[in-house]
Amino acid sequence: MNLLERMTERIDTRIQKLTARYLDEIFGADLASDEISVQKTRKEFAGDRTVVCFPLTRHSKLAPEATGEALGAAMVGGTDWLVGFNVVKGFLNLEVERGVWADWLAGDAAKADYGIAPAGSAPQIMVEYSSPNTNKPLHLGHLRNNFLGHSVSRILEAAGHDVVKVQIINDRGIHICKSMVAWSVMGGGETPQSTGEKGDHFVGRYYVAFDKAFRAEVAELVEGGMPKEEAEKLAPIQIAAQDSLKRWEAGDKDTVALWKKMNGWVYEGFEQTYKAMGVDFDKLYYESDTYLVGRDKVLKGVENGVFTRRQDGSIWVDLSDNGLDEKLLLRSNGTTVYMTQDIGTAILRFEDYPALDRQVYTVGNEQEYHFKALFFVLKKLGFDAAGKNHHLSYGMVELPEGKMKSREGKVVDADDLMAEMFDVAERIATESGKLSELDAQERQDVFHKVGLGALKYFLLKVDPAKGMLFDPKASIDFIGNTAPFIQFNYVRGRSILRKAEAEKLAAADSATCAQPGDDEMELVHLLYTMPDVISEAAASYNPGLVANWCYDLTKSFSSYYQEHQILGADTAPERALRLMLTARFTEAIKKGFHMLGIEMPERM
RNA sequence: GACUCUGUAGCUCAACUGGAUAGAGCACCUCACUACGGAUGAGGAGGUUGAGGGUUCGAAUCCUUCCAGGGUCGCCA
Repeated sequence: MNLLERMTERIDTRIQKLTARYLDEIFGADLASDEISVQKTRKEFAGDRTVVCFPLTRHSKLAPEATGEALGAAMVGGTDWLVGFNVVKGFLNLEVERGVWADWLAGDAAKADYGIAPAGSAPQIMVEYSSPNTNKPLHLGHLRNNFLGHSVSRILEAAGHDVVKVQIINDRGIHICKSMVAWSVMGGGETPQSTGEKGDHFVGRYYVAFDKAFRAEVAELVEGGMPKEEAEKLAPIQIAAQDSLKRWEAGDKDTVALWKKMNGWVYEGFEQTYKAMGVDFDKLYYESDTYLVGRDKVLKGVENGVFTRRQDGSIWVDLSDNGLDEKLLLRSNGTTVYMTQDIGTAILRFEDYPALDRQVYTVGNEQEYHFKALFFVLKKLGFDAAGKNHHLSYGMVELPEGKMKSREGKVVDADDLMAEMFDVAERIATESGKLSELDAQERQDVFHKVGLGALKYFLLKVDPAKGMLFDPKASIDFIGNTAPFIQFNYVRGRSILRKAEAEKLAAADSATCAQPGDDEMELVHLLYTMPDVISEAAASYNPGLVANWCYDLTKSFSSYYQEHQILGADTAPERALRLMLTARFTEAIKKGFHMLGIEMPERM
């Protein structure tokens, strides 16, 4: 192995290759090196990396222990960088020479882009998230959605993908018409400016007002002897909303003007919320622009015989070959449904971005069936070569009182929750008294990073596939497995590094620093796994893997920090090593948090 | 009813995708330290991984049957 290889090739890869080579030399087994399972040695055993021998016995024709012994002896004998081995059951534990780790710490691991794949080294991916309706403010469910989509985008970027962040804004339909009707009838000309309300909350208030009026009317009709179902159809305000939608579709000038005005208020409000959340988008799609495209494609599909038109004029797709049933694509009255606009949006996107390799939809798991159907329909239309579309499905955020439903009013508002987080951060930070040298603006910045970080981390550390419980009173903590704990350790590390720099004590290179000892190795191993964590998180669209890795790494650093003086090390080489570890830790954790969309404060 | 996801410590979550004695945090108990930033560290207690059966060197993970919960099931989005 030449020096260049030694510097750049991952240690696990080297071990795999070496195992494959000796497997061939000793047992005559021809095995691809990536078929060999190498993992971190558990801390109760001696060694650094472990080769699992059970699967190799098929080739060696020996017991797992004997296989491990033979391979271990050959591998250690055949290299200068493996210095020892032991076999426990069928696990071959290999000890890597500490100098190799020291080289790695000062070399590969020290590069600014360590763990990060070069931009554009992987195909272009579009990630959709947020995608709100424009009739009410964002709530807790949107927070999980936005944080998830944004973080997955960052992770995919780190894995080398060119990522396009988008959302589809559901700006038309009966929901916004309801707010419009309520405002026309009851608004008396007031505006967000006149009431000082945030635009999305303002419009949301009229949506609630509509619902209240609607219920009252239905109750009155039922009182008069009408069946409930009929009453819900005939309530005057409901009819007004339907009329409003019809006029909108017909392009009625006044209706469209009102629609634009009210959506504009909502967008101003959303803008603020997105800014507070720290998420952004590269391109926005509006349902009002895409639903007609979808209708066109559906009608063309009928011409091409992909879809069928029924007697009543409605259009359907038959997905029974795919294990689903028939789905409606266009109503008998010619109006579009949810599916129709999604077809249009998807096709538009592939046209807008010809190089697009994949689309990821961040949408709750209650829509799994919908996306399954959508992807099959796109396939029928020729827009889904295997795996071009992926539904990043996530579980509901539940409240202690039960599942939250916006209609029942049991919602945790996104703006309120974030504001509350900032307040808690402010209270705790003020108690600690570490921010006295910062000015007011800088302090606000810290509260924001810590409060928002705590919230994001709480929502992101859980596997997206799982539903999660959110207790507003008890959920968010600043100690334990939380963002503030991780940020706090970052700040401690940075503080030391600043001091070291001031005293010109920064770690130089592997030649001037001590080799890592047993106490350092856990931290080294965790740092070493970063690239694997990123690629796994990217492959499974799971920020939770990054979050938990950040926590493990931090816990290890925190423990090390407690037991060892870094600046006060006994010898200069020892201090250089500790400083180097501290530097690697702060760099790694900052990158990890960047992937979660969480910023690091320098003080807190 | 059909399909689908989920079920791990009192609570909230992990477990490198089939690997070694299932790990953390919170809460509870004990301890450490002028502390390079205490939003700390070390330890204890807490488990039949919903239940049964199967597959194999090896199962929380795969198959199967139950049980419990969430979600979805043609003109809502």
